[in-house]
Amino acid sequence: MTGSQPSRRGRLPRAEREARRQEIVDAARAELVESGFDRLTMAAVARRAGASKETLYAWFGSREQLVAALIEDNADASAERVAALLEGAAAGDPHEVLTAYARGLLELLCGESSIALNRAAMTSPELAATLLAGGRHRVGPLVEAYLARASTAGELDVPDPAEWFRLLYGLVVQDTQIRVLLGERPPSPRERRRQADQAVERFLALSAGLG
Amino acid sequence: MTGSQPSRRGRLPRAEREARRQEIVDAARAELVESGFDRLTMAAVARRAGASKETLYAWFGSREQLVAALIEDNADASAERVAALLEGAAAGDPHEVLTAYARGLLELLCGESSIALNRAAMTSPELAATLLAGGRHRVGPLVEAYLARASTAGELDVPDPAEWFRLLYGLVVQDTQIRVLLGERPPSPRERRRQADQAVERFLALSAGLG
DNA sequence: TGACAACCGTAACGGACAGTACGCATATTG
DNA sequence: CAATATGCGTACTGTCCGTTACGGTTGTCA
Repeated sequence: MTGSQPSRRGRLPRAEREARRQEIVDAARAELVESGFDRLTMAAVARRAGASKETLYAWFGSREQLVAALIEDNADASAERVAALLEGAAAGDPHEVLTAYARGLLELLCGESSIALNRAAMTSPELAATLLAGGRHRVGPLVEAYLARASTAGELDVPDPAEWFRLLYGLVVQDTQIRVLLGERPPSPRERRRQADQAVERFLALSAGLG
Repeated sequence: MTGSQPSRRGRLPRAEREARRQEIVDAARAELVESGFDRLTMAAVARRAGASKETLYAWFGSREQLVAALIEDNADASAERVAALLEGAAAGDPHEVLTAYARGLLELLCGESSIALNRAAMTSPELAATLLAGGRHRVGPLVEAYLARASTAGELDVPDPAEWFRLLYGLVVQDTQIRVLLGERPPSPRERRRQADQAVERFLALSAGLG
């Protein structure tokens, strides 16, 4: 899969460097998913990526920084998806927008990459800070801003966007995240959709029924 | 603190063996909280407990089994508290019972022991299984049974106890657990109480308002 | 085309630490 | 008071792995 038409030796053409970097990141992510952070070895990543350890250190600095790069890579992807959803559909029906967000959140948290990266982050304060900065602390405000907008537009009634974002999170995720982090099988896609949809129903019911 | 009036050498009196074991477990927990699982060394535990590494291996078998013993120790304590609360106060007002449970849950999850043990469990399938067996899979049914009892007694209206337990969990915990596991400062006791109480209000509102 | 730079493969260095072995000290047991 | 079973302290062994170093190769760039 990882394109190797040229013989991967010698200096890299400028145009390929970006793609090469992504190949290495992907290899590292695959190793992390398979082995977990504490069993992740630089040798295994190098072998899988068809790279040398020296290149890994030249590009990423250290084992921990390599994993930090993985985290940022993942965070960028998911934050952009959320931003596109919430900003693009600013005029959409909150019920639909929130449902789409809730489904995506549950999807994300049940993905093997998120699981592996969250586990890894818990073993190192630096990685944890990186994950929070790229995840929760970046996506949270987007959702809060959306809730605030929908609220002033009269489509919703949430007095405190920050608090209601946390409520939404709890309704959607429940104990799913901690359970999958502890190794339980994630709910099926069907189950996930049901869980997300029901969470939004409850969220809107609470929003409507109680100041 | 760790009682050392006798000079801790030679064969142990039978009566002291139990207490000695607890001392070692406590020392291990303290080390785990300070250093985390991957930096937890048997030498450090031995030093802190005033024991020898050989004794650690004789009593617990391996590093991983030592941590498993910690997990079981913690799980026993918390499961007994929940059982006492729910069985003892079977006739109490559900509002009060659930509030007490919710406060205790949040308290537990924010405690440094729980945080350290949950982090540790995520690095090893065996430890994770131990934690789930002693925690979630032991306490969950207790709460579900309580909800079922309260429901048949007409004090509550929860058609599916298992699902409503998960809902309660989500309302109480929200994103608190994942954030403290990632190193954020836990909410203050005041904040925790407010969060727990509000969760119960919402739980009861949903229970009353929606089949 | 001729430096030069970056990359791969392999090997070597060094530290950390789980687990084991051993000698001495102390309590139990008879 | 022997004889024995533990338990402490220390030193040792083996292994794993992050990190660095080196030689050979292939592409870029002037």
